[in-house]
Amino acid sequence: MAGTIRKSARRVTAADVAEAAGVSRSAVSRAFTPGSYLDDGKRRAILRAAKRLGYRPNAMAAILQGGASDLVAIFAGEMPNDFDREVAAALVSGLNAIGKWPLVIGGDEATARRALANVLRYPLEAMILRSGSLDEGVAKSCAKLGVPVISSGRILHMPGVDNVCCRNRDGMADMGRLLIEGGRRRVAFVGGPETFWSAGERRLGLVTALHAAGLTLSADAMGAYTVQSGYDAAADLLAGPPFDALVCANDAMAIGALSLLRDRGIPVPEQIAVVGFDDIAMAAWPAFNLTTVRNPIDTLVETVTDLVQRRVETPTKPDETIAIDVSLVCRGTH
Amino acid sequence: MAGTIRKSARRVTAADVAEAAGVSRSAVSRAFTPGSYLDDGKRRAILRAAKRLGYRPNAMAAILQGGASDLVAIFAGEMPNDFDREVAAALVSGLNAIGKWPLVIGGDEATARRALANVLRYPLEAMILRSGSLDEGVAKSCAKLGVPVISSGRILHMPGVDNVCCRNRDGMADMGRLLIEGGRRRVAFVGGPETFWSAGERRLGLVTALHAAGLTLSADAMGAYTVQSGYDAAADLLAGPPFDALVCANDAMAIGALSLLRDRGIPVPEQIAVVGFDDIAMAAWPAFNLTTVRNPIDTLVETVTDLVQRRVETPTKPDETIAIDVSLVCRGTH
DNA sequence: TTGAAAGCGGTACCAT
DNA sequence: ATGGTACCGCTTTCAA
Repeated sequence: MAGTIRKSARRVTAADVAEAAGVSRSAVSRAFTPGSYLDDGKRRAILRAAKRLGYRPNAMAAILQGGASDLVAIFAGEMPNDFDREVAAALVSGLNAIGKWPLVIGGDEATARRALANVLRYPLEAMILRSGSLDEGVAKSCAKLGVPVISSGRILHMPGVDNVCCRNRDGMADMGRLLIEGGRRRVAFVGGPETFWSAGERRLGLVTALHAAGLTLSADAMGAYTVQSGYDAAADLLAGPPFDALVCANDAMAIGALSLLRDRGIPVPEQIAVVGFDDIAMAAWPAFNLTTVRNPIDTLVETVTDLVQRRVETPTKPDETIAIDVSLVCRGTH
Repeated sequence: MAGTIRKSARRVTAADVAEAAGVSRSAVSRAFTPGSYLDDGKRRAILRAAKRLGYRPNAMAAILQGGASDLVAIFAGEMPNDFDREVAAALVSGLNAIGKWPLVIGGDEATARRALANVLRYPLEAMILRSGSLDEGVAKSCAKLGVPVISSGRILHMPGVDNVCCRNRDGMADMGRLLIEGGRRRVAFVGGPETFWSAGERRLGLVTALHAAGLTLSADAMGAYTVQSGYDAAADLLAGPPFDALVCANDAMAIGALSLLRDRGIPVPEQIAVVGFDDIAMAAWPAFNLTTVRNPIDTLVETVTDLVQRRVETPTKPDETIAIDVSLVCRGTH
């Protein structure tokens, strides 16, 4: 029987509902527009017919016609560690909560670059940047199209870009002072490549605190913000001159370093202090009990979503750079 | 000067490009359509003008007119543990790689439910389910709209739904046998609430293996797939009759349980074996060295993206249920 | 090879 | 309060 196998059934349109309810298409549109003139009984009848037919207004037509797209892109990068993935997940929930639908772009550079070109064909209300290396290029493409950008992991000095960023330098400077007060004098650092902006900022904060105490960095290693890279970096550093504190640019690497020191039987924090940055959930686990700097994801998400809303409301509002306060979390590894 | 402050500049359209290049709108459209009749010089001129003006075809209009939306929704649920977030991140990358743009829905039930109704106004090519509790309802809504569903964490017996799911029962049965061969006789289990489908399946697999050896489950605790819940569940179980193996429905809980046993000074695996499921990155860390069942994310993503492509190509293709093989990963906790 | 014109499915502005 | 109609920006006939 024809009809039982619906070959990719045509979407139900307002015209279908109008016919079924015996009204005009205009009335159907009004039924779905709160606060529009429409007889209450008629509205109910339309809504009933719509429900029965399974009608949903086609967002494409509504947007094309001039409506809000409610579409926000998140340029998420590779998300190599749990902090990045937690942020992405929280950003998604936060955007959903304010009625915005995130189009997420992730993966390696080549994939993300190709994806960007395609995603920019959709009318985005904002682009949220969380990637490392590609951010400037993405921001430039967005600027050309008038898509507002919110950079949330590094500060981008470009017109049309709002910035949300935690106080990387302050946090690491506080951490440096804590270590110095604790008697540490030979401090090693595990950072990241040039493209990891936050690593550079955090390093700077640490160096500032050291300088103020008449000290310099004892050693400098490069990681990749993953647990494994922290493990490897610690091994490299151990092969060099001795140190009594190991500051890692993020918690993942600190946990990797911690694992290596344990494997080698080096007591933490007695011989070497190990500290991180972010305060991921794992940092609090008894197995690690990591001293770190709390980088609050909930505040980040609130700030970003607020910025999205205000930017959408007032496209011409001046660009903002909002700093998020961090705080020391003293646990057992310093 | 007027023009310096562009009040939310109007998007450049094909008509603008046509005018700039001195051709018709049709020609502009053709210039962006591979394999269409158009003078080569003219095409280059159009492309040049487009680039100069910063033109991108508006996806809304193209889709409305009948083109592919390339939009796929991921109903991701709360993503309470790292495995869920890793899967979501991998799914995003995988979809990007095949030229599909994922609209992600996440967060708590109320938020997700509201989000769903809105996101369904977009013409989705597929809906990927990863949530726990809301899956049936979502699938029903999708069916009504003719949106194909791919369930990737539980098996949904509904028309129009493709299923991808790891062999939960087989994996846990293998694990059960491993423990029995290792001499364990009093096996406790930490599962999840009713809505965690995989917990029930994994429990069933374990029970089957135990029965085959003439054993039954010694104790049954309920977790929530988070590390903390594993920690708490282990504490509860320890208050009851003794056991020599603790099987957790996922790695996060196993790691939590492991932490508690360590806190209590109970030797693992000498006194109690602890095992999990999923083989998250953390399971391999020296700090945990967890015996578990490998649940391969890359295979899952490949299977899902393949299913998306084939479903889009042939909307009428028969529904499929694809099982993903799992394998024991023997480390140090059994 | 090219341009004109008809839709896609909504919304909003008309009169009525 | 209601129905008719123009239009959003694109793709795709159709005729030239």
